[in-house]
Amino acid sequence: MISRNISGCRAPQLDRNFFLGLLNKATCLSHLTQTHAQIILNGYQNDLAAVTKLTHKFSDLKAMRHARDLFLSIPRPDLFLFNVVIRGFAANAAPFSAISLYTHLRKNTNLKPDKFTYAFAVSAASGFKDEKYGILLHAHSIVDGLGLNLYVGSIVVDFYFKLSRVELAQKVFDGLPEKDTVLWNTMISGLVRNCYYADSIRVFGDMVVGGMGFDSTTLAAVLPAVAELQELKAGMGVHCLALKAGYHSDVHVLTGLVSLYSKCKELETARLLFGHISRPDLICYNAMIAGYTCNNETESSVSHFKDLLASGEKVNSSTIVGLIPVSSPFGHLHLTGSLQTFCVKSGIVSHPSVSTAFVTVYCRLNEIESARQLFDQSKEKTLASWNAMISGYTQNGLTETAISLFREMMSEFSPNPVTVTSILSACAQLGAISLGKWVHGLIKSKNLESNIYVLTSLVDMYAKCGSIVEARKLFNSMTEKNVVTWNAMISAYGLHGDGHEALKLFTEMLHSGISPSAVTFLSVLYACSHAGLVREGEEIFDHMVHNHGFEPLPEHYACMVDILGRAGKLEKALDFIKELPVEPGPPVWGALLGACMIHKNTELARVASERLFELDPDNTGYYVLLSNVYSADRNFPKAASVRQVVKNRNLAKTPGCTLVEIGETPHVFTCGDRSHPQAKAIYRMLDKLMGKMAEAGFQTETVTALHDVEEEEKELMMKVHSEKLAIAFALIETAPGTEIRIFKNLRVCLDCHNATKFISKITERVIVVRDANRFHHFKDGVCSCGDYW
DNA sequence: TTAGGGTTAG
Repeated sequence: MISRNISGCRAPQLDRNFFLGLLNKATCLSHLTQTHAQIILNGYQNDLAAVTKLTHKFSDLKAMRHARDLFLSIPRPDLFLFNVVIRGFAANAAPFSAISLYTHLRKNTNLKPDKFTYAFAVSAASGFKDEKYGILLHAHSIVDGLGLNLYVGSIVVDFYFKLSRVELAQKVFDGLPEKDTVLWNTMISGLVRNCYYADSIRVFGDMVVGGMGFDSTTLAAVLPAVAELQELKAGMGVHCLALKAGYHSDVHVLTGLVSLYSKCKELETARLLFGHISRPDLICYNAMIAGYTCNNETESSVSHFKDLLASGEKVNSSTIVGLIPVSSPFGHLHLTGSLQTFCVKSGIVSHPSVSTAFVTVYCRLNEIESARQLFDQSKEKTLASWNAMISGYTQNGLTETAISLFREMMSEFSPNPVTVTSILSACAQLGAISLGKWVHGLIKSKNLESNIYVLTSLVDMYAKCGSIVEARKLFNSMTEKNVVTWNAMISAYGLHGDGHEALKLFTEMLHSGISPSAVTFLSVLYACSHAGLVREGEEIFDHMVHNHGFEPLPEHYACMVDILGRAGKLEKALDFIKELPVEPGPPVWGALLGACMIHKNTELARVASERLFELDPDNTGYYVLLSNVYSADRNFPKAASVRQVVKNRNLAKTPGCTLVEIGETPHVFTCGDRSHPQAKAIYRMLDKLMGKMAEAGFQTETVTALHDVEEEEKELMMKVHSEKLAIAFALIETAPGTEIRIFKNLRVCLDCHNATKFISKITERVIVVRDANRFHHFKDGVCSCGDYW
């Protein structure tokens, strides 16, 4: 075959192998197009081997248009060429073209797809949000007898992981008769990417114990999981395996180890390992910088950052994120500001993960408006950005804003486990059970039910919304429970005043082999305090210090004061405070003040509050508590004068409000609220109730008791509290005999507590009240708390 | 076909 060059002269025909060799060497697009031209000139444009190699090269250089045109120029492409082009589309983010070509191959040719066709087509299908294409391809591969092929199987497993269909990935993995290291590695990394850390470690264990050879990829894949769970012992095991198998100098493994030891607070080891990396790349540096930051050694992280900049090495968004003091923001406001300036100047602030980290810091510093501003300004919002803002609101108590932002997010993103746990936390804070149930439905439809965070939040939400039975049912159904899961269930019983059940569960937890945390003891102690279990509380405290070697935190001391104080042992509580090895802080004195309110001890209340006003002068809660102590002692003028201090000093009070759900609609009432459309009927109902209550012997403060109180303050104190309004409204709106559930954001006052007892008797209703502290179940004029609130 | 660093949660 003779070809002509452009001038029309005969060109000497070159050997096709010469071009094939030339193609192998082509490294850039211009080089490749030149070779392409020469191939045409020499008449090899229909040579399948040359065209296939060219197509392959074009797709490697992201020139899919050239690759496609070449493919179309061949009248009868073979399977290999089809595969090359499908692979090219898959690798160049053109899933639709890849799948179309696959469909064309099936429908319009006699060619039979092989394992490569399926592997490339399935990997293309992971580019679609819709999982149906991949599932269909998987089915086709089974029909074609390739369902059990190791190569196809590995790609299918990876596909299901990319779409977060963890259970399907697991099923395919289990069904493959032959498994190699790559497949096991795919399984481990897929689980890690989907936050199934404990499972990935388990699979790694199965792999090693089962005698399957592992490589450096295996170790590098499992290390982030171990680091995330801060499983230092398991991490050291992985480190030993790396040493034994000779992977201890592998840069991926070493970086993973640096990160692991940093997260486990073993900074020295991390530093040592980092020093052993001969030429650390940017990722190693980033791991080390983040390691210093999370161990609160910001000076070292900043100096490493400066070294990087001085060396001329480019930094990236991960470097910055690792520098932002997310875990210990307080005291690092200046650093945060400087970093933000750097990021704005360099333009790196537009990177979604950077702005997300800043949003998080500002939320933790309670600078919620700055956070929102940053969030609004960020052009490219990821799911993590939304999650950071939503959880920022819930953690700052702005639950309703969190929920409305969540609704906004839903039109753009599908929620992940982080989103739903944040929203469930908002529901739990609000007592919004209808929304909580709706989120539960959403969790089922999104297949998020196997996530331990999600399930624990559901247990917490049901318990805090009053459905302890539902919470326990879920808890029992969980196959995997960690310390936080147990803590949630134990504090649920504490919240409901069931101290004995909490203690029983605590014993069960110890038997199950889960080590208790400081929070566990706090939950058990709270349960004891709410149930009046003084002896048990003292035993647990002793157990914690002597058997478990925990150094009590200020919260533990406060809890002990609470236990003694609520039980009326006020003097003993004061002695306990005096003997503390540390200076008692506001929580300890606050607990004593709370106990003084229950037992109407104004003298000791004065002592406690004097300390509190010194230690935490801007906290209005303590003024309110002291005022309530005086009110409980019917000393209204004194109560009013304490409230006046708050007003004179212009301190912000948290307004009290009560929520009640009728059907699925929440209704919120504030003190003296007349804004509700049915306000008239509500006040009529209250008048009727007050009459009946008076007949039954209920005493409320009279106007004469308030004669020394200033007019404005008097009006406020006479106003009807939101609890009573919510109960009256529920009585109007629900059928006789229906249980009433209300949620108060602050602690219920003595007057409302007594009134609710009377109302439950008069109306023959069960009334469940959740306040900032716990649940009260009122029935037949008695409260489950035994007035022990 | 698989791998290392960072941000979001109970």
